Amino acid sequence: MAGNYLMIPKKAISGTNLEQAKSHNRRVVIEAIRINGALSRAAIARLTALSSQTISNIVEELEAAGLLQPEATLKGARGQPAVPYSINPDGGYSVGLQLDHQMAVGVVTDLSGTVRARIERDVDRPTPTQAMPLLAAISSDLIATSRLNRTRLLGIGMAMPGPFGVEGMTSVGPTALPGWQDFPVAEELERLTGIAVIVENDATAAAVGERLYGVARKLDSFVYLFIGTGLGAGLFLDGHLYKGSRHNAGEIGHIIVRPGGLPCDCGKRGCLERYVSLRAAYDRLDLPDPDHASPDLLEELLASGDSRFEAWLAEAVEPLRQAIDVLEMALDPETVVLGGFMPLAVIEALAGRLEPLHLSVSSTSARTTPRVVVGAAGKDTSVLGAAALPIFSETNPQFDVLQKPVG
Amino acid sequence: MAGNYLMIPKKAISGTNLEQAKSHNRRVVIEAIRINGALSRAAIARLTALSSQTISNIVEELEAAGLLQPEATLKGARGQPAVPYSINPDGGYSVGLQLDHQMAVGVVTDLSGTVRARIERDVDRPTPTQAMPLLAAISSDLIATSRLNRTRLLGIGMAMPGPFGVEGMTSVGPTALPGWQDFPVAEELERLTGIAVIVENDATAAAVGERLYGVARKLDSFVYLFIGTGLGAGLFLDGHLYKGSRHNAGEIGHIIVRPGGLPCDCGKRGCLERYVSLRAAYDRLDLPDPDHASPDLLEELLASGDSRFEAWLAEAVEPLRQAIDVLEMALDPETVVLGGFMPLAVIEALAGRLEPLHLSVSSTSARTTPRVVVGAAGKDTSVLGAAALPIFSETNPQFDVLQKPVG
DNA sequence: AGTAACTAAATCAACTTGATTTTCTAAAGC
DNA sequence: GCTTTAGAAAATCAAGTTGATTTAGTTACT
Repeated sequence: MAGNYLMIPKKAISGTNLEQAKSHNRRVVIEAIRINGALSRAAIARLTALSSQTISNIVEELEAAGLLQPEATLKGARGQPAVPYSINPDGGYSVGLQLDHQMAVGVVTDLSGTVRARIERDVDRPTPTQAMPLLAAISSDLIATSRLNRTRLLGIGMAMPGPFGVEGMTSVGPTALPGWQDFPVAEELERLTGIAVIVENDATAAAVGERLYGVARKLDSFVYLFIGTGLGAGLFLDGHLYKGSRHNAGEIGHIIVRPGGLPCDCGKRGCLERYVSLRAAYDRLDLPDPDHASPDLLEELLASGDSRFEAWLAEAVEPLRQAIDVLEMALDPETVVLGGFMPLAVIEALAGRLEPLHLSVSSTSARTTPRVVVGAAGKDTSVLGAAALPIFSETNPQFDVLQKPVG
Repeated sequence: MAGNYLMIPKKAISGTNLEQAKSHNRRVVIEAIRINGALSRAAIARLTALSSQTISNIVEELEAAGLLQPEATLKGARGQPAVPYSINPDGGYSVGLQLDHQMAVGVVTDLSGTVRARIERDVDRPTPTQAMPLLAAISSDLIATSRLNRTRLLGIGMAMPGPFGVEGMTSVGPTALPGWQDFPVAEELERLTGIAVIVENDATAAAVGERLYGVARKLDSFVYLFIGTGLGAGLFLDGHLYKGSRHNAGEIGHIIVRPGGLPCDCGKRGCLERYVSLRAAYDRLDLPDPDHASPDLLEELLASGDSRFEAWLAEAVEPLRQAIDVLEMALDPETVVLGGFMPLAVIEALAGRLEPLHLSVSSTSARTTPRVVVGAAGKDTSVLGAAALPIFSETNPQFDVLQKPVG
């Protein structure tokens, strides 16, 4: 497995000790505040089932470390006034990178997800040799221009289209980035920048972004349906990011929704992303140069009521509905979040035509959340999600953190 | 949410402490032995990353509690001879119940999964009022006849067809059990028997069975595709059972594989279980009374080379292939396990015709496990899985155990 | 002699407990 | 209207508990 695309450590179920417990408890405190907003020590103690003394110690440490900051004392109630703590945005920074067919984008965000710097560069279906130095340059430029405290840099998160390492799928067709099969992106970028790198597909990154800062903040299980050049899903299940045994969970662009339908470069027929994706729209519009078309075009066509675009919309709705049906049935998420590179207006147009959704396990009157919502991050969802990756990885309470590293 | 079908506690991410850690570490020791077979203290220490002293203490406790038993000392190597420990089958017992359209089955198993007693009763699409006293009677008969140490009874696990609590799906159609919509099975059975009850759909139960004792013992992520009266999937992801936000994950019987295809009682057309399920086979064979047909019939027809049955087989393969494709794409599991009430010979006939499988993220040359395997438990997979549920819940290391119960 | 498994006692880190202090609101008394 | 007193909630202090780790052996084999 050496030189693999992404480092996938073989997980072993290992024991735990006080050290791991402390690390977990610190994450729990941060997560409680992230989800609920500013909280007093006493409130955190109630939420986390830890003793108030323990919370007091942890909050003190986190404040000293610059991760938490006190807010104005709350008066008006009985008893000693509570001092709420919120997350200090300047407690940490993260670099997010996004690479796709036509653009490389980089951002720096703080702990609150606010963008502190942004760089955009045009590319044209770049190979690793072309892209890696560019990505490294974007990173260092971002860090230099934003003049942040380097010791507070949590890492680099990078988003790019999947799937990873699948023969006959990673390198074939107009929705895939050619030449990246088995290229060790994370290792190479780490070598070039000297900073820890996390690589995920764009849908997974977007899901993390929505979970930290967007519409999925309070959700335990949701699916992010990412409509980009192709189409993929990011899976957040039971409070954990699910990436799959080979890091390719959610690559549903090539599920068959129309047996015997449109031929796909993967060799199958009727694949979902032949109907619902930027590429599908470009193809339907018979553009002269679909490889270099821009999503903005679709927004214009939508606004102008272009009949061919309307036809694509009408044809895309049922496959999309089917995709949502499959995801709801297979995963029973609280909600499906829609987003991607597809312009927000187009996504909203699609979402507006989805009803009536298919009958599924999501069809229950006891629902509290809508079955489908549109993501909050807009077309930058992928880079913002990428930047959220290191923050998520450093602050999210997860099973891994509670277990001793083995080996 | 009171009176809900299953108790679904609202999970809060809570803190941990030494007490939770100890509980987790004990589970880790048991799991290590379950997966790898008998292990010496030193070997467990290496596997779990815990100190040998900690393991020594835990093993001592578990032996005293009757959960572990020493094996013959291993000689022949250098150093002090190691004493391997294995799981004491008599360390605990579990009752498994299974209810479907035509049968109620109950078993008692020990910790090794061996069946110690078995009871079978005919039923005919039972309502809760009919079934609950019967299930309680089966339980008490099993406990009485097997004369096990009641203090070592871990609980009752029950498997039944899903989905649960979905209007227009739980109670409609020939593959659903009518009248169970919103009936609080677990609570009611607990009240009748005085024993803790865990209820899951049959696919989930089967998945747990295969994970504890079958072909999925060493797998971290797999999908159990359960072909019964209908069709469903049990999801074991990243070492955890994934049940979905409303307990209905894996209910893929009603995903659309043939748009505009055979009409289904759920209102959609072309649902998967109209093509791949016992009921689909019965329907294709034009049986006079499909509600009371037996899976055994299919086995006979297969053996005799019946042409109509062969036609069903041929027609079922592509939808099944598509279902596997969807599951592989969405979840990227290590393996898809096939099983259910469908006779083993028929499942093997289906499995044999699956190749070539669709191109998916599972198509990589770096695989160590086959893409599809047939489950080890045979047609009792559902009851055995049901019996495995309490054992799993008591001994599997999971995130929940490490967190303090909140509220 | 060398090596690996195991044991016992002491140590340590982090959470818990219960008492105490702080700081406020609400209500009563004058 | 002002003062006093009771009550409540938040936060802290200090001692106690728990369970993993460390250290220093001992045992039983090649």
